This record gives sequence, C-alpha cells and structure tokens, in this order.
Amino acid sequence: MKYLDENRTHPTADRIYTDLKEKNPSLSKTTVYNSLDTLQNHNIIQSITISPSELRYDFKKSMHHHFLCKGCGDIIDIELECPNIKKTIDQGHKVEEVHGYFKGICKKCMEKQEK
Amino acid sequence: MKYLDENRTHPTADRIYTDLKEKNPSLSKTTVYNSLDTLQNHNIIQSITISPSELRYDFKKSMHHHFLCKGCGDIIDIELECPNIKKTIDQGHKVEEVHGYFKGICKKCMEKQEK
DNA sequence: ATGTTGGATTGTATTGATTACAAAGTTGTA
DNA sequence: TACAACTTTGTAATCAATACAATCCAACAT
Repeated sequence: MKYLDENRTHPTADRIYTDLKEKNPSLSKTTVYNSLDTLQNHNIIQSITISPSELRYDFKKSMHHHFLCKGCGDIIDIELECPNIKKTIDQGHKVEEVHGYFKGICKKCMEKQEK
Repeated sequence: MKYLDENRTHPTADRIYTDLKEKNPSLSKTTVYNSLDTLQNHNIIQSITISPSELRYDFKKSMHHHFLCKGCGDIIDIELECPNIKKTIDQGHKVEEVHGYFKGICKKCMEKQEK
C-alpha cells in the first residue's frame, strides 16, 4: 500500500514484486497478488485493464481517466469526470465502476518524433 | 469479418474460433488471431480490454461506451459520446482511441436478484 | 517458558490467452 | 506444368494470474 502510494505510475504486479523484493528478498509473488486483491476488496486501490495481457494497479482517488501512450507505454492520469454516467443508470443498470481510457501518443513521444 | 458483423456480442477470440470451426473444421486458432490482427490494423474492428485476461472484439462503428456486467459477464453497448477528450488533447497528447467502460450489474441481473 | 492455534507467507505447479514459428497448403501467373 | 508469394495449420513457447499445499509467525493460553 505504501509502495502504491509513493509510486503513482500504475505499475504491474510484476513491477511491484521486483521493486519490493529488493528490500524484502523473501517476498513471494503470491503475496503481492494476495495483497493487491485485499486492497482492491477494501476499495483502496483499483485495477486498470487498459493494456492487454496485464493488469495495472492504481491508488484510488477522485474519479479520473487514463491515457496509455503507444510509444513509451506510460500511463498518464487525466483529471476528468465522466459527465454522463446518467444514461447508463437510466437504462436500469447498476454502475459500480467507471473507467475512461484514451490511447495514442503522449506529449513527450510526440516531441521526440519531431526531431 | 462477417461473423463479427452478425454477432455483436463482443466475443473473445476463443468464442469466434469455436463458432467458426463448426462450419470450417480445419480452422486453426492462429488464423483467427491473424485475421483479427489484420482487421484491427485496417481499422475495421477494435479490441476491447474491459475484462482482465482476455480480449474482446467489436465491430467498429460510431463511438460508444461499454458496460460489463459482473453478474453474467455480458458486455452491453452504451451509445454515448465522450464529450471531453478536448482536455487530453489540450495537454499535448495525440489521442487515437477512446474507450469508456462501466462495470456493475446489468438490468437483467438486477431483476433476477430481486426475486 | 512452552505449546497451540489461526492467519499470513512462500514456492511450486497449473491454467489459459496469446504469440512464435516452421511445415504444409493454396493461388496466381508465366 | 512450374515457380513464387501468400495463407493456413499445428505445435511449442511465453507469460500473467491462480490454486494449493507446506511453512512460518505472532498472539494467546497453559
């Protein structure tokens, strides 16, 4: 939990495992997955299915969107509310999570390309 | 392509494979993945990363959002434009794809629960 | 201090979607 | 028919995530 609070980079479970293992060599991958599950069940973090084949984890704060750069793979927070969940609720569905993802090329990569 | 046009259920690659194999028993899974890749590169279909561990495929039409039911696993189209991509563009990123996902319990499952 | 009990941690084995790749099949053209 | 380019197939490999049994550890009772 501390790690996710200090690393707002939407890391994968594997990244978390590798980084934490440095300080705590006995750490097992299962423990990482277990802890992530627990934190998720308590609504402290959320998992992000923005990139295929792996989950990203994010400290839960105010509703925001994510931008995945196809160039460098970074995920950038976009502070943005979704203004029209209403329509979904009107159709009779119960909305528990809202995810907004954009994909493209981030500012940094755009600038690199121009050189 | 025809299959996806006729089955707007956001199927997995495996579902497509199983269904098409009935009419064409020699079909290989690799062919399905290859074809999906090709269609995707030509911007005819899109892949949806709404559920962890598997990709869903969707015929590309006007921008719309998706609702994943945690009860039955169905994915429902929500006809909804995202009104504020602008903010992301303003920050200097180049937006190529927009994905809006809601998760919760769909109308059908809600009604079942009430019984 | 010793024993015991329940929950956390670990490591290994398994699953399942996707990709890699080489072999076999197919099509068009000269 | 013969050749080249492309598609399709099947098997093996990859890799994130899960299952599960064995081990560890802290708190508490004896």
